[in-house]
Formats: sequence, C-alpha cells, structure tokens
Amino acid sequence: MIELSGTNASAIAERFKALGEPMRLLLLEALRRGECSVGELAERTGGGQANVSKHLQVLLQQGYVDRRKEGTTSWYRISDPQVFRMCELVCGGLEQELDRKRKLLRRRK
Amino acid sequence: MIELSGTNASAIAERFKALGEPMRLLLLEALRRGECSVGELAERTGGGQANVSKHLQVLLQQGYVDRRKEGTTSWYRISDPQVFRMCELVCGGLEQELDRKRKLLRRRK
DNA sequence: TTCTTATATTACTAGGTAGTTGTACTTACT
DNA sequence: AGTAAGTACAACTACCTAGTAATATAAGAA
Repeated sequence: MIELSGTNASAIAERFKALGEPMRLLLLEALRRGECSVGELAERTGGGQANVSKHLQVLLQQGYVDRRKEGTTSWYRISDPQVFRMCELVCGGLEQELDRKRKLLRRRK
Repeated sequence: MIELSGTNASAIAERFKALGEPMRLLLLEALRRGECSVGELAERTGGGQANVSKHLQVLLQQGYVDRRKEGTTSWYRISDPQVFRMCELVCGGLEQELDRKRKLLRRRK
C-alpha cells in the first residue's frame, strides 16, 4: 500500500504534475467522449501536432491514457477514469477557494 | 458549478501544479498531524527556512492550508482536507501503474 | 519505388521554478 | 533604546518545460 512519505513523494508529485498543465487537461477532457487520434485532438484543442503528441507522451507515461496503433494513426483513450474524479475534487476546491476570495474582497471594500 | 473546460483549465491546472512538488507534499503530510510553525516544518522536512516559507505561500494561495499569526511565529494548518483524498487517488493510480510496468518488464525477459 | 499521410522525435527558444543566500520586517524581551 | 527570534521577501543561479519548426519514422497508396 503506497502512502505519502519521503521516499515516494517524488513519484506522487510526478503524477500530480502531469495533471498540472492546461493543455493536458484539455486532452483528457476531449478523450472523455471516447477514443481520439492525435490529429483529432490537435484540432479539438487548437494545439499544434508536435505539442499535442508530446503532451500525450506524458499522459501515456503516467498511465492516464492508453494507445492503440492502426496503420499510421495512433488512437488514444482514457486508461484511468479516476482522473476525472480527481478533477471533480479539484473543481470543488477551486469553487470553495473562489468563494473565500470573493468574501475577502467584499470585506476590504 | 465549475467543470473542466477551456476557460478554466488554467485555474484547475494551477491547483494540480501546487501539488506537483515533493516538498509541498511533505509539508502537507507533516501538517496532517496538526498545526505547525514554519520552523517546525523546516525541521521535519529537512528543508531550508526560506524555501519552506515560499512553498507554504503557494499552498496558502491555493487554499490548501491556512495561517494564524501569533507573535513572531506563523502557525500553518490544513485548510482543505480533501487534499488527502486526492493523494489517496494518486497513490492508487501509482500502484496500478507500477503493477502494469512490472508486468511489461516481465514480458520482455 | 515514389509519394502521401499521420505521428514521433529532435533542436531550439523563452519563460518559469526550486533552492540558496542575504536581508528586511515584525514582535517580544531586557 | 537595543537585542534576539521567527518569518517573509528579493536577488541570483541552475534547471526544467511548453511551444514551435524542422526532420525522422512508419504505413499505406499510386
């Protein structure tokens, strides 16, 4: 059972860091509907082909997505659906945080 | 209700990024037992005072921790306990990922 | 084979960030 | 007042990374 401690803090941080990039989050969101090719993902996210491919390697390396090759095209899909549960938690925290900051601003007026 | 989309992908990524650093994870883990001063945290994590203080500002800014000043010392504590739920999810995914990679290595022998 | 398509990789640049050192600031104590 | 303790901040360095452009690789089509 892996837990947060000095020995594996780096490995855990790597997994968080992989999600700490807007383009990679957009790629995951695009893949939520189903399998996509690199070209489709580049079109949907508005990113360049090389950049999208590089970000996909990061997500692949961390096991958030999986890949299937067919001819010259690579089909990517979500491999760990828990990633969306994590996004929900972060969104919830973000919402609370925005509320808190709004109240602080109101107090300062 | 905040969701993952183009407009707020950056804000969500910022919150993930704040957790994507080993020292900050160690600080959260140290604070799990209860309130700590900066000096105590520096001692427990083995980090320098200035560096610990800087990382704490990041966690504070994102609302993961809260601060209370008493005399010259600052007492930090966990503000959003959900952060540990996220660590559990990441640890679970990490475990699955390690299993998967072990199997791949075995297959290549 | 030659050309085309789709993806991966390399080299490069600009911006960001962790860690350290030194210092300023604030509070308490004498 | 002066001193000490605890923290925050600024400046600096070394490293990392997102994005881009060019190229390499691989599979199919003509």
